[in-house]
Amino acid sequence: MTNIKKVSELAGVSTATVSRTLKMPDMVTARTREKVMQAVREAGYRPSWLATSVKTGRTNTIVVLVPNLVNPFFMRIIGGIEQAAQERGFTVLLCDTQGDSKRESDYASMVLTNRADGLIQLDHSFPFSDDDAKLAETIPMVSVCERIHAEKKYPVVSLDNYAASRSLAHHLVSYGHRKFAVIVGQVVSQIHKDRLSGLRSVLAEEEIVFDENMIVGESYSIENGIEGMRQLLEKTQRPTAVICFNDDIAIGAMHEIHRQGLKIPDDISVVGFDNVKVSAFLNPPLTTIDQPAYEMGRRGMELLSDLINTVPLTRSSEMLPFQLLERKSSGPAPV
Amino acid sequence: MTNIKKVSELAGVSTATVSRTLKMPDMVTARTREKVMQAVREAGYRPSWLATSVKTGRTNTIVVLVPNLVNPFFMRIIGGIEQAAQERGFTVLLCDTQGDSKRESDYASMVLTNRADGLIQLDHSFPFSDDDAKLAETIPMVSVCERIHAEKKYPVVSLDNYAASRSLAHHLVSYGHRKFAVIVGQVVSQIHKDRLSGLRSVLAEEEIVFDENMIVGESYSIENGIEGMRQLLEKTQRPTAVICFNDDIAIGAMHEIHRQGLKIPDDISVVGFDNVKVSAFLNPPLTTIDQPAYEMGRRGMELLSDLINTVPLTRSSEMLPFQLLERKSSGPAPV
DNA sequence: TGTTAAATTGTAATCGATTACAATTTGATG
DNA sequence: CATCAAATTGTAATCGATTACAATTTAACA
Repeated sequence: MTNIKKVSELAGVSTATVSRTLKMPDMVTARTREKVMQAVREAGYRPSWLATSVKTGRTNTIVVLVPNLVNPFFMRIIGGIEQAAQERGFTVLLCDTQGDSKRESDYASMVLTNRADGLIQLDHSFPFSDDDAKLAETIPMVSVCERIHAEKKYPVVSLDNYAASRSLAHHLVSYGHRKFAVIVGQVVSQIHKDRLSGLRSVLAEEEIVFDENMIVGESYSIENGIEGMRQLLEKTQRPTAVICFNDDIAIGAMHEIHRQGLKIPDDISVVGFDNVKVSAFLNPPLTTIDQPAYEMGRRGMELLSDLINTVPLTRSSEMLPFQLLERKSSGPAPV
Repeated sequence: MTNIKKVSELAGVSTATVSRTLKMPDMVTARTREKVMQAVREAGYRPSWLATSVKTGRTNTIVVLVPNLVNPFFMRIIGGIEQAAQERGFTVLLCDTQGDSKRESDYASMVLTNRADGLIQLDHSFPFSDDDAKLAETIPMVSVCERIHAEKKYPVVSLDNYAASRSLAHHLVSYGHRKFAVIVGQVVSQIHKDRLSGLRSVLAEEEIVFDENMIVGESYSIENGIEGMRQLLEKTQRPTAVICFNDDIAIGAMHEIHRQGLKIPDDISVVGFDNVKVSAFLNPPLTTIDQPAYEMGRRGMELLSDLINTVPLTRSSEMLPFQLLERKSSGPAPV
């Protein structure tokens, strides 16, 4: 391994001069700079990131906890994080937690072991134990999407799920729908509560009765969409409008509707959340809520960077705007 | 920060004893072990990963270069890599190169700066320059999928693209198709060549004339599928069977076919490669080649681990088996 | 040319661990 | 109880950088 000592000998200077040449070139004469750079090239020298980090106490790395890397929605967020990270000289360490809480604390503790400077949480389960809660207070941390605990000790960048849900409900009500159903994802979460109460508020205003049995589902997956739709279609009173809590669920729901020989949107309207790429190219294209995922990621990274550099934060939580994309999977209620 | 010194003082022993207690507990008496562990708990001490790594010269981290994190096919590979990595005590650093060659060398050079121990390449563009080629020879590196250079200096885990392509062609020929078209992805690659020659070989055997103008496309994206299909449908002689070089392209192609009011598979059969999750839930479900992505990732990580630990490799290259999944997007040729 | 301040370079401590080697303690044995 | 080997613990060097401080060189000015 070529280290700084070897280079310093090659150039006939001290290690300090080599270090300075590379980190603050203005501090050395043009002549020595030449000599050193020549030696660096000759030896093919690259400073050890490890050694630099151990000395400076900064890794310029941040950890992102992702519940599911396969979900393209999270990937859009991560795209935003990476962009902002790159601009600020941070490297992103992606950690797929698979919803496994042990993995989550393992990865989260990387910040404690000097492996990363901060943490972005896309899930909503960490911190789940008291130990973790203590941990969360001592490390720079930002949540993008939501967090479950009421007393937020760290900044949160999220969507206005309540308003987004109302927007979808209004859209469907305006098409004359009165028989609603919902296929939900993970139940224990703020997202879940906000979206449900958004829907309920619109239905109450419109004086539409909502059958609580029309809430089914338990995870953000295609399979859950299929199973949820199957359950809904078994009911005596078939719904005419189904709100899916993400696009994967909607894809599954649409698949099951087609399988049973029904038509979208003629028989049933289906809407989703997230606007993943493929949703625009389904048959029919899916009506959904476009979340500003990229922007959320960007903003989350900006906040985290400020936290790490102990820049005082102006606001601790932010809500970004959404957009209702009306496509062909929703239409007039059947007569 | 609580460091080993503080703990050693708390426990009334030397730093060496603390280190030994944590790394080789058998070397210390039960009594001192107790004392030290108590102090560790009390101080909430965690050894600095940075310091440990700089001393041992091992980071137990590997870098994975991914052309596009949003593609679920790559994510399946990464799932396999992560599994094998975890079993061997490695952490995976995911790098989305976006096809940007500068980013690629940047990330690749992490291995040179003691930031990672090895590299897995999912793309086929690195190493592209001579500098990189030299780099590739000095660091532990494995390619999962393919590499472009002929003289392979490192192990490759891939699919038998030639055979897979033949399998699709046979499937379509058996349905009576004689007018073929192809929508390709990235052109400059071994994958491209192998798949094309696989198709050609079957058509030659079956004495079917292949019109070279029926090859369109330039990238592995939904948009490219749409545009490619648009071009194909403009031709005077419409194809009855379209082979897409990945499922994203197929999704775009199907979307365009539907948009023009044609039916799948009645008018045109569409097939893909990869078997991404959503392909089974499209309308109609997509006939495709299932690549053992997870297994490819696993195997790649196993090979890399052996390289890093300088275990002699038994084989340098491996081809894993594929499976043709016949679904509803392909059927008898129209009469 | 001599004096002094500024710019450049070198020496050595430091970051937080690990580990070779030395020192000490323990325990077995006669 | 003395002796010696084995087990345990401590001291200090080390990994590869950075940086405070000291030493030296350069430049400016009288």
